[in-house]
Formats: sequence, C-alpha cells, structure tokens
Amino acid sequence: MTEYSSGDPHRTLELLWGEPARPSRGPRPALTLAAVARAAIEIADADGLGALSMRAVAERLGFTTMSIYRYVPGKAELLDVMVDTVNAESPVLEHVEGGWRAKMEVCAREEWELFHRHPWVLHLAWHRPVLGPNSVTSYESALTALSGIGLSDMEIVAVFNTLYGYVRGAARTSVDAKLAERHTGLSEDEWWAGRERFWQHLERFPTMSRMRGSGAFDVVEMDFEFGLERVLDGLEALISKRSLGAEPENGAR
Amino acid sequence: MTEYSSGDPHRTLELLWGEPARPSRGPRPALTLAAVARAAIEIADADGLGALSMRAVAERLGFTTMSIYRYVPGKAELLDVMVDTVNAESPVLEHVEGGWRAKMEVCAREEWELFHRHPWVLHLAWHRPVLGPNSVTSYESALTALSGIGLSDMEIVAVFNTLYGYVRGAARTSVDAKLAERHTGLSEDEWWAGRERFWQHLERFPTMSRMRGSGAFDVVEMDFEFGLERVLDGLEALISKRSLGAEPENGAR
DNA sequence: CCACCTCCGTGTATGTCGTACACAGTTCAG
DNA sequence: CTGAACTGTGTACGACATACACGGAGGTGG
Repeated sequence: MTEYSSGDPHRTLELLWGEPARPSRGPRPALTLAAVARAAIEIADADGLGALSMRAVAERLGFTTMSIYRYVPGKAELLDVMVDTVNAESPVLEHVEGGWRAKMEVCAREEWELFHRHPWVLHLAWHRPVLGPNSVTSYESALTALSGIGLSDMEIVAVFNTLYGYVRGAARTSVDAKLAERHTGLSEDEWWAGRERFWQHLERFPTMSRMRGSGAFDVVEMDFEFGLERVLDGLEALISKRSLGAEPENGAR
Repeated sequence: MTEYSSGDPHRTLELLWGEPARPSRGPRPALTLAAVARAAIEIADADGLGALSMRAVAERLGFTTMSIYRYVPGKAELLDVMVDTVNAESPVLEHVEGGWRAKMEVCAREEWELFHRHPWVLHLAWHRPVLGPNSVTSYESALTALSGIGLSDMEIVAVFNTLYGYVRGAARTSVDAKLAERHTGLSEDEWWAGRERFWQHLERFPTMSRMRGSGAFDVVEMDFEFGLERVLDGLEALISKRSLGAEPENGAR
C-alpha cells in the first residue's frame, strides 16, 4: 500500500531536524526514533509496504502497538523518517573522479541500486527530495556536480530532474517486475499460461508478432545502462552547446 | 494505497479478452463489468486510490458491497480492468504526420496527459503493459512507430522503455506534487512554514543556498517538455547512427 | 406446465488496519 | 515528598477486503 500524502510537514521536519533532547521528567524511553525507523525499514525491505503495520513494527521491537506512537505522530511521519534514513546511503559525488557526466553516472547507478535495496521508497509519493538532512545532502551533492559547466540554475534543476525522472521510472519498472516475480513464486509457467490466452489474439498485432519471433520480449528486465547512456547523450548535447557560450533561449524557462 | 501485485493473471486475462457471454439460466445481471469499472474509475479519478473501496464502488452503483464480486473476482483484478479501460484513451500513432520523433513526441505528451487525468494509474504496479486489448493496441502502435528506421527489435524495445521510463517518472513527480497540493488544501503557508524550519540549516548547503537566491526552486513543476527534448535528442543520436548503417555493437545486448 | 438448477443480490461474520483515549507506573523538579 | 510530566499498556472504534450461506429469480428439461 502507498500513502501518496506525506505526513504533517511541521511534525516531520521537527523529527528530522530537531535535537533528540530527552525531557527531564518521566521514565527514560526504552526506544529511540532511530530504532523505530530501523525496525520499520527492515520490515519494508523484507516484505514490502503491505507488511509494514504499526503492529508489526511494535512486535519486532517487543513492545505494544501504541508504544510506537510515543516516538512518531503517525504512520505517515514514520514513512518520511524512513525515507530520509535510507537516503543516508545516497552517494556523495564530490570525490568522484571525472567531469559532470562521470559524476551523474555514479549518481544514477547508486540510486538505482538504492531503489533495489529499498523498493518501497518508490512506492511512496515522489515529491521533490524530502526535506530531511540526508536527502538534502544528496540533492546538494548532485546539484553541485552540475554547477559551473555553463548551465543556468534553472537548467541545472531541469537537467537533474530529467535524469532523475528516468532513473526513478526505470527503477520502478524493474523493481515491480522483481516483486511480482517473488510474490507469485516461480510463476514462470502461470505467467506463460496467461500469455497463451493472450497470444491467440496476437495476429491483430503484427509488430508484436514479429518481436515475439525475434525474441525481443524475452529480455525480462529493461536495460538500465542503455537508457542511461541515451539520456546522458541528450543532456550532453545541451551542455556542450552551453559550454561553447550559447545563451539559454527558453530551454528551461 | 497501492497494491504492487496485480490480480491473478488467468482471471484477469479472462475478464479482459473473454467474450461477455451471459449464461442462459438465472436472473439477468443488473450490472456489467464495464459499468463496475467505470464507476471505480470515476471514484479513483476524483478522490484517488485511497477512496476506492469495494463499498464505495457498490454504493455509487446503488448496490451492496458483495454484489460487485459477481462481476470481478477481487479488487486486484478490478484494478487491472480499470487500467486497461483507461488505456483506451492512449494515442494511436499511425495517423500522426512526420517521422519517428514526431510520433514519439505525440505519444509522450498524450501519455503525460492521460496520467494527469488518471493519476492513480501511476500508483499501481509498473509492469510491462498489462496484457489487455487497449494496452496492447497502444503498445503495438508505439513499437510500430519505431520500426523500419534501422533499429534492431531489441533496440526498439529498449528505446521505447527509455522514453517511457522518463515519461512515467516525470509524470509521477508532477502528479504527486499536484495531489499533495490538493490534499493539504491551500497549504502554501504551511508548506512555507515547514521550509522556514529547514532554511535555517541551509548554510551547510552552498549550492542550494545560491539556487534559493536565484529563484530556481520557485518553479514548482518540472519542465516536462525540456526533459522530453533532451531524451529524444539522446535517442536520435543513436538512431541517426543506425540509419547510416552502423551495426549495433552491444548497445542493447 | 412444472420442477429444478443456475445464477443473482444480500446479510452476516472474520480478521486486519490506524489510531483515539483513559489509565497505571516511573522519574525528577519544586 | 508531593505532584507534574512522561512512559508503556489495554481497550475500543470505524473502515477495509472478502468468505460463506441464504432467498429469490428465471430459463430449461421433463
């Protein structure tokens, strides 16, 4: 399941940036926000968002369901914290050798792998980077890598969004295919059976018939690297034009 | 909420391709599969997948919850049917003037708009096109538009996936931003308040500070057209190489 | 013509979910 | 050392998907 609305911004921001100062009175808390988030991430990694219930998180930590609400206002805010926690794994590009293209390749590949480690991230709302410390650090790093190569600030944002749009889109397709495979077990045959029911209508679709024959559909997973190079080629065409001194007309208005 | 597993392929395929032959005995059904799907689509369009319950569908049609199960095995299969129904709006590219690029531009823009009319489609699993008649027709149309321009069959699939990856990724970002805006009402100020809490940490992030000053972040929605042209530029670089007779090395393996 | 079989729509029940609320025990400031 | 602040807990509610059993409708075989 996906919530496509995030948690209350105020409270989430407070959780993400606020000092974890513990109040002076009352018993010392047995858990921490980080521990709760970690447990939740483990559940989501293993069995997906569908298995991520407040009950499950509490059970994994050995407490009752409602105890979790002492650390988190609600499930939506917990999801926000989970995302920012996981974004600590995002790449830092400052130390990558090479120009903008090499850095963006690293960025894209690392995000691709992050999404495969934590598929549930792609099942949440796709806003601009969550305003948590880790997400912001990674965003800053990418924008910096695109700075100083002749692009306007707006173009930098647009270039990053183009690449990130592709990476997330491709990753989501790949991740969902893998999850479906796992979910249905070894459903290779069941899947083929379904296709049989479908192939019998195929004569109406000549191009797909041809491709079925040539085996183009047998590649289950789309080739991420292929698309990545195409997208970077397209961006490079713009960037090399800019670095020759051409002004942006209304490219990224 | 999103189910990331689709319905049982057998039963979905039967629903999508099977003749709607009504059995000879028993009372005549008051509804049809199409009517159920239509009602469900209206609910999802208006209020999102979170509002799409079997109860809501039944209520909108003036029947009890369980009556819906006479037309659909379960919610997952209903979602499959909804997706294929909505894909009837997908573009047919045969009549589009111009070469592959003009056709793919039309394809991309029409899908972009379809996703904005039916945002919930992007909140479901992103498999390869659902194997329903409408989805397949649209897929066939796109693959045909990429045929006969020097690409191998595998490259055609890879090129389409690259473009479609970008379109879906960009659309998902845009759609989620719009939904969040609607969900939080006129939360412009609440959103800014959240940012205030955040800006005070900004000195650690020089690039983002600069961009805040230059107004690059004030553009709420990413520029779809900008990214589309970059991606098509990148694909064109490959295609024009191929049309000059160069063989694929291991571009799309 | 009629009995029956099939399929329709319905009502009830189960187990899951997020979370509101009241409570009892713990810790420290006054 | 009293009481405020905070902890973890138990109970309860409404919403959800859906399994199951039922009563009635309506063609079909005798």
